[in-house]
Formats: sequence, structure tokens, C-alpha cells
Amino acid sequence: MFGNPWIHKRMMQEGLRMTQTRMIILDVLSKRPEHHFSAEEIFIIAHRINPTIGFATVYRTLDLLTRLGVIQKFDFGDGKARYELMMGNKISHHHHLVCTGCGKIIDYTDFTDEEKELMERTEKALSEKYKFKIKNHIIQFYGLCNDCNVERR
Amino acid sequence: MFGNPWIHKRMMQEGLRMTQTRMIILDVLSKRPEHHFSAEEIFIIAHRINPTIGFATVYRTLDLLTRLGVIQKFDFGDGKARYELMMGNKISHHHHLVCTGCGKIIDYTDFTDEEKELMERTEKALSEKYKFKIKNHIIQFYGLCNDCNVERR
DNA sequence: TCCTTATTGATAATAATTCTCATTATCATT
DNA sequence: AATGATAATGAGAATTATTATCAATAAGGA
Repeated sequence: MFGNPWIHKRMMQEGLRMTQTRMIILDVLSKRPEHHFSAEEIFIIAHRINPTIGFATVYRTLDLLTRLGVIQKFDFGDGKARYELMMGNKISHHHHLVCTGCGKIIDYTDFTDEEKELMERTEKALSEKYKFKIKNHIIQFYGLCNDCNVERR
Repeated sequence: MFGNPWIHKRMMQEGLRMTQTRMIILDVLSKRPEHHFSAEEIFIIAHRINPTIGFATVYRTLDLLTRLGVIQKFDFGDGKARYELMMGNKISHHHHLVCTGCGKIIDYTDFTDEEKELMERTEKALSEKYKFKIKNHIIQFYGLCNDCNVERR
């Protein structure tokens, strides 16, 4: 079972409770940290583990975890939201290449040092200029994957 | 009325037709290039110009223009998609600071030369490595604006 | 163990987006 | 300018993801 002391502590501090359901959902997410889960996928797996879990609770939990910064919510343009665990917070950080032809998502993690450093400086500059406390960011590249680019419709 | 020869040509090439409705929608978008239009907003304004325009057509047109790369579709996490015209393609390019407290969106256009150059190099490197034809990208920073950061709930 | 209250499950409700299909408008060709 | 093939449209129904409601339950401090 998923037992992350950091997250547990975060919740206690906020007067929240670490319930069975929340642990199961965190567990599901942590088993495939690289996967882009839809709410439905999470529901199906969690429901298999504990059939009393309801759909609404999955949504509520995902919303809560997103607000806490434990997971991140994405939109790839197919009408349903996707969720990923934010491991440690820097380790798993990556961006996406979204194919607008077939919907395939490629994760992109090969940051150059230059790139990382620039993002940090940019965040700092933006924070100061706009008095904006930045929690995280997303970068998504849209285009056509090799398969879709070949068969030009 | 909106008469952009580039877009018109693009459509002809694809066997598409430049209809009244499409021109009106492009016109609406071009009047406020900096605005983040929801489909409903576009429908209301377009409908005022020509009351025969239907909601479904607005969606269809927005989808088409997005696929053509004429406009760009965004998701700020409030459940409805937003659309912006891609002027010329470089001129209006900007990113967003999204306040997760109140939903406010701040546009961020102050790119450093370094930043622009790095993005170009990154896109080129990604294209080659993943055989992915990049059309555009989005960068969004999430966090709290000054107002929401002060009144810590 | 008890008590307060955060959380949950079930289901109804909502809201954005898409589908269907008969009708209409565009534009290349006469 | 008239014609014809067909892309595009409007109206409304249908679909689908997500949220709200509310009585019942369970977490965790005392």
C-alpha cells in the first residue's frame, strides 16, 4: 500500500484525513508513474481493489490531490482530463509531445542543463514581475508523429 | 470583414470552402486577438452578427481552424476550451500564467532572445529525435496571483 | 471507546461538446 | 449567369465528462 509520509503529513496539516480510498488511489497512480491516467481508468482499477469505491470519490480525490500539488492534471485535447503523480517533484518532471493526428503522447525528459536553468530563471523573473507564486508549469508540443506525418491525408 | 488571403488559400488547397459563417467567426476572433474566447462567447457574438449561425457550426469551425493551425485551443482547467487567433504566427505568440485560486489568466510575452532561441533549438532537437513534426507549443505556469496568495485560505 | 466532522457512495443534475440528417450554400465548370 | 457536385449548415437530440446533493460512514483526536 502507498505510504508516503510527506503526503500524509501535508494532509494532516490541512485538517484532511488519509482514508483507505485516498491511499488506494495514490497507490494506483504510483504503480505507473509514467502513465497518463484518465479518471475512468483510475476508477476501474481502484474499484477492482475495493468495489465500494465510487466514481464521485475518485473525482473528488483527484481534485484534492491536484490542489495539494501531489498530482498534476493535464489536458491533451481529447475531452477528458489526465493525471500523473508528481514524484519527489523534480525526478519525474517531463513534458509532452502530443500528436494531433492520432492522440499519441510522447514523454520528453531529456532536458539540457541550459534548459533547466533557463526555466528556473524564467519562473523567478515571472514571479517577481507579475507578483505570481508559481507552483508548477506544463510545456506541450503539438504536431504530428511519424506515422501520422507519413500518411498525409 | 475578415479577409486574410493566407487562410483563404489554405482552405482552398484543402478543398474547403470559405463560407460566411467562417469569415464571421474569424472576424470575431481577430477583433480581440489577445482574448481567450470560449466557444459560447464566440457563438453569442457571431449570432448577434448573423442570427442564423448555430452552436454546432461554431464548434465545427473552431475545430477546423484549430486543425489548420489558424487558431490555437487552450485549456485552463475551468471545464471549457478557449481559443485564440494565431496572428502571423510569431507576433502574437505568448504564454500564460494561470491562477489556480481565482482562474485569472495573465499573458506573458516578454521572451528573452535566449529563451526564443532555446525553444527553437529544442523544437528542432525533439523533431529529429522523436521523428515528430512540431506545429506549435504551449507553456503554462500554474500558481497563485497576488490577490489569492495574500488571503491564504 | 466516544465524539466531532471530514469523507464517502449512489445517484441525480449539469454543462460542454458531438452527432444526425435533411437542407442550403460554395465554387469550379459550363 | 446558370448548373451541379458536394462541403457546410442549423436544429435539436444525444453523448460524455464532471459536479452537486444528501444521508450514511469512518478517521483520528480526546
